[in-house]
Order: sequence, then C-alpha cells, then structure tokens
Amino acid sequence: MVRLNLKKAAYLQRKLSELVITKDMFNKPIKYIAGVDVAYRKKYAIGVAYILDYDKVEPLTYSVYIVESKVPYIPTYLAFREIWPMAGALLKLKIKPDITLVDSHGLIHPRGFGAATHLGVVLNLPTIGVAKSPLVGKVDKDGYIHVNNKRVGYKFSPKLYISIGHRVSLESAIEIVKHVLRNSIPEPTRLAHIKANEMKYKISME
DNA sequence: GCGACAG
DNA sequence: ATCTTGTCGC
Repeated sequence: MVRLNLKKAAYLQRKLSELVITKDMFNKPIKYIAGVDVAYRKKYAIGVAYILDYDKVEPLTYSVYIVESKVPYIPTYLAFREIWPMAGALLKLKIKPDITLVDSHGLIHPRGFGAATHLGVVLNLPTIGVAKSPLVGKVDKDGYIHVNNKRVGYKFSPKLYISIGHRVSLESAIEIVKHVLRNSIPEPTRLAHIKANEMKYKISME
C-alpha cells in the first residue's frame, strides 16, 4: 500500500481547483450520460463506467477496468484512490458520454476538489458528484449546500447529495440528476455499482 | 487537543 | 468500501 504525502496531495487539490469550470460546458442536448463507480476485491479495484441513453434513461453499454489498488482511503483524498479505476473504465468506452455522474462529491469538499471534480478536471470531462452521505458544508433552508461561502451543492434527500463536478452549473447538475432518478437513486451510478459488485466474483485468483 | 470524515 | 446469513417488515 502506498502512503500519500498529504501535504503535497492537498497542495495539488488546491492548485488544480483553480481550473474548475462551474458553467455549462457540455454538449446540448445531452444524448449520452455515464455513471461510474468502483468496487474492491482483495488487492483489486474494479472500475465500471455505464453509458445510458439520456432521453430514455436506458442502458446502452458499459466498460470494466481492473487494476491493483495501492492507495488507501483517506477522507478528503478519495480521488487519489479511485481516479485510475474510474478513468480507465471511462477511457475504454466506445461511446463518449456528454456528461458523467460520479459516486462521490465534487465541489462539496474542504479544498473544493472532491473526486468527481478531480476526475473531470484531469480528463477534461463534464462531471457531476452524487454522494450518499455528507462530507462538509452547511445546508441552508432550501437544501443548498455551501462550502467556504460558496453554493456548490444540493441536498436532494438524506441519501443523495448533488454537487458541481466540472464544466456544469449547479442548476444543470440538479436538473440532470433529477432526470435520471429512479426511485430516488441516479440510474447511471446505480447500474455501475451493481456491475462493479458483480465483477468482484468474476476475478479468478485471490 | 478532540472529534468528524465521500468510498 | 470490505468482511458476511439469515431474517424482519412493507
């Protein structure tokens, strides 16, 4: 297991956060939307990217990328652990998504650079963060989440936190996530999560 | 110093 | 997130 240099990692997050775009810079109308998630099995990290038709909200195809997991999970540094499995799966897709939902926070992060944002900036892809539990920030009476005096996210429910990832406005992020909701759960990441767990048992040795 | 802390 | 079976409830 690698040990992160938290000092440098935090510096990188703060530095790269200057590149985040919080305006809509994705293809309209959206035709393809992706959902990415990572599961773990022994020494392996299994990244899955699922592509769905945006209008119909129906699955089209998916890709799997398995790699050895060497970075530990440390709160607020999740991206360093999951970015390669996620990026590997995304880059294997034959259909390029217009926007991607990531199972983590985007700008709802102490240094404004959660995993969803990190992935978006590194791959220069429009991303939205969809997490199941809070990390930081204050929720106002309307449900909006503020971090460092900036409105960057929205608490849709106690189990769903939406935030700007990269190249998308908060308003659009909320609208897009609502569009692909199925039983209060975003369908793209739900399918990616199911597939990633399914793949865990298809790994032969250890 | 103490507690909290995405997946 | 992972390690793990059955079981309670709508």
